[in-house]
Amino acid sequence: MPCVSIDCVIFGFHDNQLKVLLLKIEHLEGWALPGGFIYKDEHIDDSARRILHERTGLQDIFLQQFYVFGDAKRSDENITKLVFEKTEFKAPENNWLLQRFLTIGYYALVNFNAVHAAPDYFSEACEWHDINNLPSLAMDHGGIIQEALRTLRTHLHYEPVGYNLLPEKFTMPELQHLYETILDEKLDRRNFQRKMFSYHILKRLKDRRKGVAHKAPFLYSFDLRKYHKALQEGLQTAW
Amino acid sequence: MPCVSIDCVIFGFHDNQLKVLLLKIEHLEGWALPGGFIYKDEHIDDSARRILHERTGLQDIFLQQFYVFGDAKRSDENITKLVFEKTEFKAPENNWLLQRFLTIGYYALVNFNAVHAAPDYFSEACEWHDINNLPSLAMDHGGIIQEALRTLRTHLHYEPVGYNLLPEKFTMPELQHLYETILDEKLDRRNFQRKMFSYHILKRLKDRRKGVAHKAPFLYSFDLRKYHKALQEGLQTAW
DNA sequence: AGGGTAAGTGTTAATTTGACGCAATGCCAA
DNA sequence: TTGGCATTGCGTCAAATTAACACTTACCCT
Repeated sequence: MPCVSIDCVIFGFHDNQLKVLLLKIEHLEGWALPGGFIYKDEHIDDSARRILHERTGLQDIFLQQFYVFGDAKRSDENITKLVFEKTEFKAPENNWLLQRFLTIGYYALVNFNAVHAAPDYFSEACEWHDINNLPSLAMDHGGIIQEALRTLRTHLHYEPVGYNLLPEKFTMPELQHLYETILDEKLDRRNFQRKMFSYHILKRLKDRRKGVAHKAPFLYSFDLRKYHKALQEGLQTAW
Repeated sequence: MPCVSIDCVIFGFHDNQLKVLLLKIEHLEGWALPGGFIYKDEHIDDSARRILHERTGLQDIFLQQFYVFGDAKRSDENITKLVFEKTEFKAPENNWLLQRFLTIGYYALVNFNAVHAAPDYFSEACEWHDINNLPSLAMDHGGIIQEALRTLRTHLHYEPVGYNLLPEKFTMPELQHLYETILDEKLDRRNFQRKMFSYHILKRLKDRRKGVAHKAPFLYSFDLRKYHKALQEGLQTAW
């Protein structure tokens, strides 16, 4: 489907830092978000899932639409031209489509270690970048990332989505560091734990994280069944 | 811009009921949301504002993008055909565009009494309908309305956007009824008032609502300056 | 004028949140 | 091998917020 694209802000967590997966487009300045187009018979959520799978090799990832970027001047003609040259899409005679592009923003939360980053057809590199140390970005992709981060922060206040960024087993301090990084603020260790427990979505495992300095912390994993149940009943405090 | 439309869920409040403005499309079954297309050099928010202005005569309304509906099968071919027949847009030879349409959902909060409902080019009627008593709706417009309502409810928990639905002057019980209608739950009169006051966005006026049965309630209006200031600093309770 | 009803204001208990203490654990260095 | 030290697990208490409810005042209606 022409004139509309999908861009994915793929968040990962590594070395206590929040990362975003970016592509380096050939012959052009700046990095770009993984993106793509909507196939003819595809639900847009499936398009986003497909793009995500192509770049990361992952399936069944947490993925959420968050905003449509529709400034008339947001497109970069060079990039648009490149896209039309390299794909099956054909610009009509009136070159309507060259002039502007909407993009639907999705954000995804992935397990950093499980990702196999792969460049796409237009790009020469596909790499993680620290959210606090982003390279120069093409078009409005910097703004899209900021908006995704803002959305993620908000969602984190209502739904404990953060663990999607962690491996299956993790410790409470690791989970807390993740939250602190996303929210960019220090949290009290004990109150954090109490709050997390109150959701009843964590399973404490029998084993602990070993080989680490100091007292060995418990390992946890998520109780997905309880998580979905809790979400349905609503976590957020109502009026 | 073809292949993408904008649909507006315009909420109004009247007779203690939440209303939605709907259009009756000529020669077709069911009612539809006011919608339209994006002009060439127009920011999509401006497109939504334009559509809203055309249907209601209003300007400077509270308006918010909330979701993109992108199911591959959501379009109704009859309606799409009608649109192409009646507008300047031309379907390309491959009739790509006849096959599916994305729509960007916006919701708007308007002062019911200020609206002058006007049908558009395709429709024979433009009327308010009770949210709890909707007529048969075209395509997925029923789902769009439900999603808009869900979004409105969520937003109401964070930002006191409700007053956008009321006239400039209103009483506390009126405001409370509005909230009760949107959230579909009973609220305690005294706690509601305290909470509202705590936002410091209301100005109590000197006069009261007169001619009404029982004790005359105070009139209030919004202190827009303080409202925007409060929003910037964030109303929601952080972690 | 008095009854009925809704509005304005205040009080109190329950719950949630924020700030912090202390003992237990497990490296590491002496 | 043992004591120091940083970190984890668990708990406490006060402050703030929320929920539940009582009482007085005002205005229409009969």
